Amino acid sequence: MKRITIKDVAMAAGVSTAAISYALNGKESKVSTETLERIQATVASLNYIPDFSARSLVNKKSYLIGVVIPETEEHNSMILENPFYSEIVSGIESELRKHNYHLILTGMDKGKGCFDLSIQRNLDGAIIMGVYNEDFYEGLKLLRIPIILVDSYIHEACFKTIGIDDEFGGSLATTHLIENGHSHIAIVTGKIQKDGVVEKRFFGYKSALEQAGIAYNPDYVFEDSISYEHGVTAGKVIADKMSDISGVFATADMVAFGVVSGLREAGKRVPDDISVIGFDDILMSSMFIPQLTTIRQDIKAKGIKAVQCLIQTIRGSDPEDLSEVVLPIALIERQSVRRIRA
Amino acid sequence: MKRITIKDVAMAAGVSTAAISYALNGKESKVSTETLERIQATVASLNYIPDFSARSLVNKKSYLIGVVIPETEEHNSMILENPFYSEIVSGIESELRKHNYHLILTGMDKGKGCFDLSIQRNLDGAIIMGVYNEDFYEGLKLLRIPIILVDSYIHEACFKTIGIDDEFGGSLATTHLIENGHSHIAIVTGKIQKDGVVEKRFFGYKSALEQAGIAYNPDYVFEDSISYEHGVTAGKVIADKMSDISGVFATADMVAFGVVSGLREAGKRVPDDISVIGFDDILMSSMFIPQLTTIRQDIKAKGIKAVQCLIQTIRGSDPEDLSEVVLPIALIERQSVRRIRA
DNA sequence: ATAATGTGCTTAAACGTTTAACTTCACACA
DNA sequence: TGTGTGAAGTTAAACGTTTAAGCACATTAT
Repeated sequence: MKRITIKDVAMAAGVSTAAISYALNGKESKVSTETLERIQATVASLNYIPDFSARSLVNKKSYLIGVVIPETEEHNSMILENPFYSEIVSGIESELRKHNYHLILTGMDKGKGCFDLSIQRNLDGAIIMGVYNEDFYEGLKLLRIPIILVDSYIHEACFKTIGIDDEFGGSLATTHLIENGHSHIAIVTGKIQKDGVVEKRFFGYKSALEQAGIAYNPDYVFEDSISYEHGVTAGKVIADKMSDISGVFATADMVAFGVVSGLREAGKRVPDDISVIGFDDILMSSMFIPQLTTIRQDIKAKGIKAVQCLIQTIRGSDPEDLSEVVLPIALIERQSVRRIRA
Repeated sequence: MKRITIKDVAMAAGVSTAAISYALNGKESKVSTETLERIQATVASLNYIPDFSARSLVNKKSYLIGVVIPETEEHNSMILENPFYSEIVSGIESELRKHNYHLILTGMDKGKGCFDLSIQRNLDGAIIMGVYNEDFYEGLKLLRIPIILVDSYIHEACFKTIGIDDEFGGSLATTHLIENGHSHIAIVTGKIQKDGVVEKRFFGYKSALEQAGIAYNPDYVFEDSISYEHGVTAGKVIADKMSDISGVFATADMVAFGVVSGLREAGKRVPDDISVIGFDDILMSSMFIPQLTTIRQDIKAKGIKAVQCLIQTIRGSDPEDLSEVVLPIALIERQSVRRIRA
């Protein structure tokens, strides 16, 4: 069961391997129509499929893209447990396949595994999600391959970024609560770290409050991790000891689910007793009960767009030098927010 | 910015490339302790990382595993929208990384894309989820690489399979409903196709009914796709025109979510008016409201186990020739099933 | 008639590894 | 003394491609 190589095809078609290679790689001008057809027929009949390793070795293109997802500490190394990432990877995969690239998926263990991967496999590019420390980005630079940063506020010439206006989103969510009569509004959120999306959403929350003339109250911020569990904990606390709070802004839908559950466990109903608004609009949000009012971003589109940018950069065709793509967002009103008399 | 090759290391360490290769690949016996150390130091200082393409070309091992997920027709080519697959891929990724393999993820467009992939990249093995037609499995055989079938009832010597006892699960779920006083039990399910897990779960449903002396009623089976939407549709129909039904077995949690929502839209409460039991216990099931009673399988473990089997096969160390692994399942009682007087 | 140009190929080197086969040297053994 | 053995390397071929350079021939231009 030996592999069928270009040599076999050459032999069978009665030409040199070079002719085969030219015929197969768009250099048809180097080959007569007649031989081209013969070659194509032979390729088909032998079912010849080129070896990408060999090809990659000589022309330095692997047609391999690295996709890096952060490993959350809470779920040790279960990178796709966050539905947000599943959805975006889904978009990435479909678009990559459409362009004949293959995708190597890896979690980011806080080692240099990701750099090794890039060099070992001669990645043509990478899509990086999440926020890391400075060393990491320095490492990325050394790779010297096209890189797309998803949801990052690191702006350096060598990276393209793709994201949304998180601050605007945060303010949109908060304002929606305010417009529905709420003035005591908690924010339940993951770690607020510099240059992270969560920080921006938090800024949006504060600015919306300020705009409405509502004083910012640090007691109303529940900062821990972006997780269902944190939402539950916060929800219980809010229900049990913070009776003035009537609205909650959760900076991710997963957290919002937790808040709703925590609230309910402590006897409060959503939206009857307390309103909750989320962020992201993951698939599950419209299936949840109550259906979640949230800030929608098109997660799938984000993945697709990331791939398109990346491939553009790889191809060197950088028509509109967009180094920073900002996708639109929208408020989606569903069932978890209720209007109250102010 | 040229790549650092084994030649550079050889030069710097003052030995031949062969020595480097031996030193780095466990053939230390071919090299003196002294030179070994020198080589290691040089490798470290130059930060040399081998090129897997070149390596793969000569020794025919790519350290690349293909992971194939079916594309559902409903969500065109969004392979990870099904949380079940996300979870299993998560397990696969972490275990693969632990063993220094890389993972190429691809959706199964009903072409031969998957075979091409295997040959192009010289995959060392593949993990295949889902059920396909006969041609597909014939194609797989021709690949002649170790293959693990996840959730498949195709038993051929050349494939290993890993799954659960779906029929038992189906009967477990149905019996739980029966034991809680239900006798008019609907089943909401995806396409019941030969050798698919869904078919087995359906068999389990029927046999549990039979065991309890309850007549099987074809009107009670809602067969369409494994999707939230199908669940919603079925839920509405059940609420609106099938008032004798008091319990529903959904053959996947996603479907169960839909049933609960559809029921609710039509004014029925779960579990107050109607009980619902799911299957799989995806992460979301314990977050859903009401928390879903379901048949639990350890999805993450399934992915991990699949990798372990695969790597065993690749290594040729097949201690216990387990060609068929069946993982345990369990009934998880939560909030979506209520006891009624029979 | 000669030169220039173009077409349709082939030859062979190169990409970065691994590994079988070979060399060299030191040492032990008879 | 010569022979055998083992240790510690080196040499070079091979893996399957791509591609620059070369070649033979036909056609056109001068």
